[in-house]
Amino acid sequence: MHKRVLVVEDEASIRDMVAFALRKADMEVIHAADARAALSAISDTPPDLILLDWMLPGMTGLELARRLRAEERTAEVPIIMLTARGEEMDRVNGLEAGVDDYVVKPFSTRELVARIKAVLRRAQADGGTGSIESGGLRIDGPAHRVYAGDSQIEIGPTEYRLLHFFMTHAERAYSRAQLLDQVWGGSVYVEERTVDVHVRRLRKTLEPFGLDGLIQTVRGTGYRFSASP
Amino acid sequence: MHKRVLVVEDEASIRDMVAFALRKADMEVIHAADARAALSAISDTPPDLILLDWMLPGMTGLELARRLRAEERTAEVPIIMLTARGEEMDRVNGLEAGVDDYVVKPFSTRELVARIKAVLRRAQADGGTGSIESGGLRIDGPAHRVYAGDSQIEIGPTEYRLLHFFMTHAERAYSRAQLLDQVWGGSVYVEERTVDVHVRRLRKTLEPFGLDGLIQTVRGTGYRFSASP
DNA sequence: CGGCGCCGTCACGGAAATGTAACGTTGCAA
DNA sequence: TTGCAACGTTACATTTCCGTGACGGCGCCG
Repeated sequence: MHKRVLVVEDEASIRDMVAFALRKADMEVIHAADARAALSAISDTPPDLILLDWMLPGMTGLELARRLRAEERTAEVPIIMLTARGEEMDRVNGLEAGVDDYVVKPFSTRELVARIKAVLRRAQADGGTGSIESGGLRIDGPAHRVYAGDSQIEIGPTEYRLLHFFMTHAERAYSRAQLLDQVWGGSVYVEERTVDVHVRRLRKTLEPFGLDGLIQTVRGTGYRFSASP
Repeated sequence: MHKRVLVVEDEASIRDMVAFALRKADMEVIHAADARAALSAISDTPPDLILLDWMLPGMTGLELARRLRAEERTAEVPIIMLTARGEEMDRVNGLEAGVDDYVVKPFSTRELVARIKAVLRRAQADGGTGSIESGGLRIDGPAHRVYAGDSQIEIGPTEYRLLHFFMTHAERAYSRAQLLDQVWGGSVYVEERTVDVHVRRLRKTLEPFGLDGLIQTVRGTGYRFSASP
């Protein structure tokens, strides 16, 4: 249940306060001071939630929200807006742009964390992750099930997360450190070789279904999921 | 696939936002600012779904829901309640009155549309009888009864709500927190492990009827209702 | 008031899952 | 070919997670 939150906020004091609160709530925080930084931070891996200041240098938060909604990768990422009291804003416009919630400054960190958790839970409840298919494998996110053709595959929690990450990031090699970050969560201390073991377990559970070679070793780098050998 | 939705809401801004979102999702929207307007709007032709604000001038949404359920013409029309955060509402009473789902304000239009579609899909699936059948189990919503074949199953209130939620959300894994949200209501604090105990009790009452494996454990995540193992 | 049903919590035990070390194997470079 | 580093594989101790029975509390109705 380790979540990544992108905080788009130009005021350093608020940013630090928010970051402190979120880290205490076991979330990973990424910063961006303006819209451009936000977009480039997202281009790598989309976060689980975006905390967006209403007033930003260059581009308003609303404008950024619209752009995020327009892009495939970020269309489903929940957005929470931060607005200063008195800033007259058109709530309807915001909600039409797909903003999930508002928090009015000044706010207590307790309230902010509570709202974030509520939104994350709701986002997860709605389809969140649909179903993905690749290389003869199908993974049903909502049902939390994995299929090879018609037969279901029994799989452990970590193997499930690992496979899910691989399938949503196919055709690309990841280092062990990156996999630990993405699959285990950034704040755990685990030996890198542990990844090898889980890759091995995943390969072994897929093997009886004739699914070999899906997870490929990239020597000196890490692993890659690919439907083509 | 063109559905008519009646929106009963006195606040103009929310009404407009909802109307905008629903029209974009290819639905027809009818307005009503209070309970009386709602009743007269319905007397013409009942809609496919009713979106009901909790707080209305004159009559509470819950009261209106009960009256709608009492009338033959509207007894089968699905109802979704809108409640503001902090408005103390008794989710249990709502469910007894036949409310199909709750959405807490502020909500995102994406979330609202998703929930509406889900409820419509379910309503269509049960053929308008208000009863759901799955995995050899049948649950009669209006009568609050559960059957395995011809024999009725005695079941407690919480177990009933839990089973009802599971059957209306089959083939999907839910965390304990989500189940507490949906079945117990968001405003109560109970331990997550309590869910385990009720799942256990539910399994035990279903077992004598040969209904094993319907409620499945998803390790590290929660539970899932499914007719297939 | 006393019995009954239902509910939430706790504690115990077992099973699954996890991380790590140790050893075997492969591939690359000198 | 040799040597070394990277990777595969296995076994094992530990931790986490879940099933289960029991207990006390609360409300309700006789």
